[in-house]
Amino acid sequence: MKFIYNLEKKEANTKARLGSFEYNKVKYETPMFMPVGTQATVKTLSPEEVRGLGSGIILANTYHLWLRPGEDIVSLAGGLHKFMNWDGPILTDSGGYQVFSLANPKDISEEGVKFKNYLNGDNLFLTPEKSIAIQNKLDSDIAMSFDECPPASASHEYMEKSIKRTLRWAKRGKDVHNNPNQMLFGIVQGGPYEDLRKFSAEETVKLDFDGYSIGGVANDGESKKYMYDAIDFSIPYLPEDKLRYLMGVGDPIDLIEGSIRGIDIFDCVIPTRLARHGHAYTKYGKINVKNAKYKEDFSPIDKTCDCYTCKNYTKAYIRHLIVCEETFGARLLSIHNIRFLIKLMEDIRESIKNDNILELKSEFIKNYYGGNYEEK
RNA sequence: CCGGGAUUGGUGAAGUGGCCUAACACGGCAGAUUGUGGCUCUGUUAUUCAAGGGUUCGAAUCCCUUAUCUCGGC
Repeated sequence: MKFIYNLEKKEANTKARLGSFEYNKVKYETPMFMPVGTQATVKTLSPEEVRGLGSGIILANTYHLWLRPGEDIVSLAGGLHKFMNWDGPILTDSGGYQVFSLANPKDISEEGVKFKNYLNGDNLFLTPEKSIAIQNKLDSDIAMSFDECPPASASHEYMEKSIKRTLRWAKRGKDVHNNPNQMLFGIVQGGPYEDLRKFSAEETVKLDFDGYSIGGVANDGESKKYMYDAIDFSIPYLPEDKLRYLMGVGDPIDLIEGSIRGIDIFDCVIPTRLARHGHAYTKYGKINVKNAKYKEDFSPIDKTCDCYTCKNYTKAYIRHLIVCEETFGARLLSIHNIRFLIKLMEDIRESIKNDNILELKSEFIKNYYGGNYEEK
């Protein structure tokens, strides 16, 4: 269902902003971090657990649900919320990222994008109209426009061509969007180019979406500067009364830097992917729990963490689970890593209320990087 | 006791005189991972071939001794 974003407060020293919205009689605050549940599940976790971590919106993926089980089945189930037993807000990504990750440039045409079904090799064709139709049926609360997500290495010339086509796709998607309970967000692209970001942002806003996102900053090993520039070049042209969503981010420091620049929503697969590979965030930096030095370490991952994992399990035990490829290990680390990011967002919101987000940032850097962080 | 076969890293093993400072795989150690392919990727891991001696310009590869394992005979 739709909800209204309220801008509550601007931080005194930065562009950071505190906001909120009400959904299903529950109040949610921004900036927030969305856990990713590509295939209608946050990998290894139950909805109750995801909720318990303090999650707000969660993200699901149009492309994956289109292939399996198919939008008709989700629709038959009564929509994505009922299907996956999640009563909070859901945002669906449009499949635009898969244009980057699963298709070649030559497969992209004005009409849409040719894909190979990664499951069975079938030829697939996704268009803006198709993406929106699928999302309408999935019945998520926020649908994303179908965009091209060009690689960071794209030239100014290609990028300009690409953002103009993405704008035409955005318009086509908006024209066919017909779920009255669903919002639709536009996506700003333009790589690291100031003129293109400005153009993309202004033109996207003219199409009048329910919210706006900044894309193309976290898919190709872009530098921090690339990402921060992309945000800085886009934000000034986005309306204050709409949500701003930075797609695919991310890294704890990026959540802080993004918030400082005026971002309201983030999403990222990294906490759960790192968890599956045995890595964990801590106040004093990221650790690899598989490291031999934790064999006999019977202390929690992070003494300062309030999550279920840290309150009940030791590094030695989790290491054992990860080494043995027991799914419970991935579960415990997913719980911890998501909680770590959500707690960070809670701290960020608190710092916006107190007008001291820059202090939070320097304190975080001091602890997390131990003085080895270079601002680029 | 006699005769035959064997012995290469943590594991399975390739290699039968020079391209062996020893293939490949697994494991180990470490790193990567940003709108999720639970896939994966990248480093690294035996200067040494059971031990010792010999032949040779050159030996994991040939010879001898010892040790251990194994098969057959008494």
